[in-house]
Amino acid sequence: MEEHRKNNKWTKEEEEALVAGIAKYGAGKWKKILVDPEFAPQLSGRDNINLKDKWRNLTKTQALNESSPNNSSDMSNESRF
Amino acid sequence: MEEHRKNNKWTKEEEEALVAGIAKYGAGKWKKILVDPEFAPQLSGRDNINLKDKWRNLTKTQALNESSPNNSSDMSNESRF
DNA sequence: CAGTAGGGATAGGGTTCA
DNA sequence: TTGAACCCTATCCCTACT
Repeated sequence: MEEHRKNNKWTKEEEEALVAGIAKYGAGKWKKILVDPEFAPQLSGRDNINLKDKWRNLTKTQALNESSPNNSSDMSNESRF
Repeated sequence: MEEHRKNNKWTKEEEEALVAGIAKYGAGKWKKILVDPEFAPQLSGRDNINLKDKWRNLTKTQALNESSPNNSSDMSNESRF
């Protein structure tokens, strides 16, 4: 059987552990964050490459939101059809 | 000028090249199929995303009428330099 | 060899059109 | 409404560089 190796979505807990780890060691110190007993439990299913990729995603997404002067882009719409 | 590049329907030749490519490399190896000189000519107007989307549509439709045993695709790829 | 940065590729959800 | 084709992007893979 083919197991799903992809589509391993990040949980809120994992993301918060990553952010906390970056606050402690700085972005780029992925291995240090990963082995720190303060964050290791939450990030047990991730490796340093995963941390790097997730942080790239977070900063890219936030950069778009921050630089957008128009905040009227409200996606909380339920209009489906 | 109405250059509608959308709804570029798949021809029988393209679809057969895709299926043959999957038989050779396995589903998910879209780029490898695309650059293989055996299939590249038939798929010159497509990219790897197109291949992935077409295969999804094909399997999704056929899943409703699935009654054939799947083939044994062995992909134990452990290439490391 | 271990770790990181960046580009490339894939999977799945969403959107559009006939 | 449904299905085929296309778009968006989070996640994963590959490789050069240090």
